[in-house]
Amino acid sequence: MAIKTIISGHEMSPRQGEILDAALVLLVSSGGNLTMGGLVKAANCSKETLYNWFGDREGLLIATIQWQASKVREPKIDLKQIDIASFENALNSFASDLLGVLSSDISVALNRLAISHANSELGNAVLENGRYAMGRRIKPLLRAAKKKSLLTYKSDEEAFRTLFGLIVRDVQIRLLLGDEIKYSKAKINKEARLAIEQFLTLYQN
Amino acid sequence: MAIKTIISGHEMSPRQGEILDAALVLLVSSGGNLTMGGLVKAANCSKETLYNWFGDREGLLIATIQWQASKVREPKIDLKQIDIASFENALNSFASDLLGVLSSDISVALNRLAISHANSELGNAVLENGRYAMGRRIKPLLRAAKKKSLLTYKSDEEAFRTLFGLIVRDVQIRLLLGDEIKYSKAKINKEARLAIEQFLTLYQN
DNA sequence: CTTATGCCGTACCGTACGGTACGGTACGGC
DNA sequence: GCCGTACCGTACCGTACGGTACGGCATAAG
Repeated sequence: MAIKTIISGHEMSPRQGEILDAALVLLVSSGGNLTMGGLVKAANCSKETLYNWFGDREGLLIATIQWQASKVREPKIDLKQIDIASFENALNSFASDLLGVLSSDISVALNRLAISHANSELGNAVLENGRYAMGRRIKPLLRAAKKKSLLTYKSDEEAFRTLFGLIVRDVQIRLLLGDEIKYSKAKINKEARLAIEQFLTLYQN
Repeated sequence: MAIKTIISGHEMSPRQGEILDAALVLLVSSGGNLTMGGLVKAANCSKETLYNWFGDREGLLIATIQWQASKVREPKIDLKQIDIASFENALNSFASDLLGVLSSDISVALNRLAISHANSELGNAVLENGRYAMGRRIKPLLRAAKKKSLLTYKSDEEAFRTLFGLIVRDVQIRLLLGDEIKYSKAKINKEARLAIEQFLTLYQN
């Protein structure tokens, strides 16, 4: 690992990106058991390169997590002129995005990986790029809505965690444990809408 | 594995229970990496015995999951004469119990284990004794409340999943990923009460 | 006393995998 | 042409671990 850990996904060379993409594919197809030898074959690279670039296996896995995180776009909303309609819209988008990501093969594989190496830095990396990033991203929206008196709540954190619970429910843990659920776009949108409706019932002014 | 898988935790001999308890302790203390050799040392037994009784490693792990599940008591409530107070009380107990269990070392260790072996039967075993058992246990309560017009909802499943989301929120995934949260009895009760209050706001008649 | 059974302890085997070493090749700078 | 750098491919090493074999001891049945 060492210093490389700090490097964000954006600073990867094209070839490094290729390798990390191969790692993601392999991680999904192998059911989470990525081996260095397997990646060498899948990415047509040498072990020497792998170890030169990423230090060791854990460094590679962390780079893979950050690489994946660097791909998700953060949609920007104008917080200054927000009204009830655009606010609800933004919440619905957020909920759909979140459910879409959490139910994706890649997210499931990366979360499984991090969870099964709980002592290492992998868990932290996933938390930082997942749950915490979500909070940082959505709290300004909540605060803006509160300022406009669209919402009433005591603490950002509590409101966000309620929103999170209403959106995610049992979906993530079931998927992680191997429950076979099909999550179509339509189903995601339906669940997202229900979650936001309930959230607004609880917190709307 | 084979047939042993079906045996529930109750049919274990005292010595077998000792070994499974040792497996639980080892699972927690080793951070989820239970090895057969390690268990032999920890439980003062022989590998031969382990393999005779449990078939292979997976059989042992499934037996361990079922053994743990067999320990949790299921409190009984009289569904016939339920009123708003006793219903809210039952929900609060359920929520506290659930948070208490999910935040325990053993639950975290077993869920990590099952998640990191998603292709095997372990995930199923944890789902069956965890999330699904919860549903089976709480739905009669919800139905009874609905019958007494204490609650309004369309589907048992939807109502339960909302309840689940409000109670669990981000607690389980954060713990699984290694987030260091201290969950005291007081904090658990506080979060449980909030969840039930919100649930009743959404579904109470 | 004798035999069978159940279990402990240890030694052992095979393999998968992380990590290292090194020869070979392509390419850019000088 | 010559060297350095970057990378591929392969062979190799060490070890951890799942699983097997077997000898030894204790207890119970006959």
